[in-house]
Amino acid sequence: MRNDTQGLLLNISAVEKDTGLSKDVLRMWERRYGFPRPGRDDNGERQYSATDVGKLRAMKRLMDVGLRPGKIIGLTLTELNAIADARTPARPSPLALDIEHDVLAMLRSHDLPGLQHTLANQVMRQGLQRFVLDTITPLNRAVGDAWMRGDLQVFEEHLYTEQLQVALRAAINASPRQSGTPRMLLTTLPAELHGLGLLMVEAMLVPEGVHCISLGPQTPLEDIRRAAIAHQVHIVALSFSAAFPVRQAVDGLATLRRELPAQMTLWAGGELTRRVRKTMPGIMLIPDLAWTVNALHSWRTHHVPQPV
Amino acid sequence: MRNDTQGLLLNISAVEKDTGLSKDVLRMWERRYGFPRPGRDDNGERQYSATDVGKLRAMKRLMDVGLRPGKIIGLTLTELNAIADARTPARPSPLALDIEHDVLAMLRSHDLPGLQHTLANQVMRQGLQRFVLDTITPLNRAVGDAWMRGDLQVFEEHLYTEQLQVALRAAINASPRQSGTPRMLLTTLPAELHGLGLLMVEAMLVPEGVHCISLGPQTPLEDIRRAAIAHQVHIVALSFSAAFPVRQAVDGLATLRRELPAQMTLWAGGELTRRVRKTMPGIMLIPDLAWTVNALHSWRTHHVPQPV
DNA sequence: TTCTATTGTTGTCCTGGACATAAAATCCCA
DNA sequence: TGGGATTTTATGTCCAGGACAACAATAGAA
Repeated sequence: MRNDTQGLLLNISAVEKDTGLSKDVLRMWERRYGFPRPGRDDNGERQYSATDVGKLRAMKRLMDVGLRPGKIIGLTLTELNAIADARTPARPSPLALDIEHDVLAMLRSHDLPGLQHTLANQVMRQGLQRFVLDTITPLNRAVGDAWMRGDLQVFEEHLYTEQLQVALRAAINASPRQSGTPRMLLTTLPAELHGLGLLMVEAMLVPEGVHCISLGPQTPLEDIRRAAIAHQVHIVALSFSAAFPVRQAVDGLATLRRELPAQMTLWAGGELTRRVRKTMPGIMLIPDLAWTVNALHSWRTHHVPQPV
Repeated sequence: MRNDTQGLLLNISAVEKDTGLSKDVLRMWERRYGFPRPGRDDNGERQYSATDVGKLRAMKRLMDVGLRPGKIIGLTLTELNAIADARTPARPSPLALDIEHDVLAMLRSHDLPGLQHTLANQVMRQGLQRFVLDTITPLNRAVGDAWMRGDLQVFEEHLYTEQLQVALRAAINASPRQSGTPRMLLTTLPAELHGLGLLMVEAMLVPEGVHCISLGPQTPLEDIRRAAIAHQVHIVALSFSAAFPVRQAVDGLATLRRELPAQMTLWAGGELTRRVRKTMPGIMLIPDLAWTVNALHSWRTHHVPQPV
């Protein structure tokens, strides 16, 4: 623990900052589920134990990947950790572990130049695609876990994301000019803030010679349609984080599919797509980054290059 | 405006994120002062206009430098801005304006490497002390103003602070090894989070040959005493941001003065010290960074170097 | 003048209710 | 039996208004 929360009791404001769960949610859970049930000080105000806060962090982390509070609030911290572990079967390589350790240390000491240097080096060493699959993916998990253990503050996690985006963008721009086929439009729907996934997809595809046109996150549906037509893209790819409401995603995709020219392929990727049951005609779900390359190969074999 | 809040109405959550004023405070002000008085949607929930949010941001900014809400809530946005302007009489130089412009642009585009580069260059060009006085001070204000206008998000402001600390730390470490006199202990009291002021003081003094020992922010009183004695420092310097409660600062300083050996000098600096009326025996108030150097010279003339 | 007690300000927390919206379960139709 | 629409359940956010602690300002005492 870096936070000096050892035997200490936290008030509701501190718990809100620490866990990211709003005061309203904390009180609501107490009312509805009976957990957490903090003690009260002389003044009748809630005093949360470090133990409870630890469990709250673990719950938050699982909820961020789609689990619902009612399902997990009865479990012990050990059980929660077991669920989290079960969701990430692959053990990272020893090399990745080294990097993880270094990166976490640099985040804790706010050594941003060191962090940039490490990330840039690692891209060089592994190449962009392997970097995304073998380094970033476990690293993201490690950073999330560190937060859960109280080893990183919210802001430090934010710093990490930011630096990672910088590194990826630099590496993507360093790639030889992308003017190949297919042309692909990359973005997210409005309300989806998570731009990192977008960059990761781009990093996977640019080395394959794909001509990526990224609009950044939060593009209104109508603008996506217009941009797709203006750029004459072959594929429109949308990214969805786990937190995005399934219903909104499905509706948005269906609308977009209806409004896009039929010959344009529509891809949907990101954590959220693992939770989608329905098969949606004309929409390709890509729940795993590693599959993007397969999906691309498949697209290429089915689309004979057109003479310009 | 970068935020797409033009004709839009914001709900209370969005205003909280945007202004940094908690929902409770927003409701309380409405109850007590009658401002803001947002409209209601079909569901009876508050809907704030962009105009009101602008005034709220301006108020928040003034409160962060010590004004009280009751005094300013009746003023118009123009009057609030006039007060803010009046507090910073010096106009920055044309050079500083250029840098401001560049830095803001880079913050908006999240160009961290560019930002680091610019800051590092500027340190080289001006030297550490002038950098602190002529660049950082107006830059801090420019960043704060940009936030107030809605041109920067909270997170981008945070990013700025972080990068600035990185740049300062690098420049300080690059200075020739500090082993001179006086030896000075630098820190802040617990509950004071603001570490930037500390670094700025250090940056002012290291080029003067002061041997700075920084404990970072938030050191418990007893630890300050112990560290001061262990390192046999000549001066203990504490930094206080404007937001720090005056009473706590005064009490903390008095206690520390009592517990420190009499021959040790105690300095208190930072925005807060401008609001302190009381003269405190044995404690030197330094409300302006530029005065640190004077204070140092004065200390040196009054303390004949001791043979070791 | 400086210290201390009092008074006014201001923010945070509390309870408990209402309700919108997402997810899950159910139903219905081909 | 699968897909789509509809109902039910789960969950989060908002609201009102009260209480009170912490802080600042002011008045009074030494």
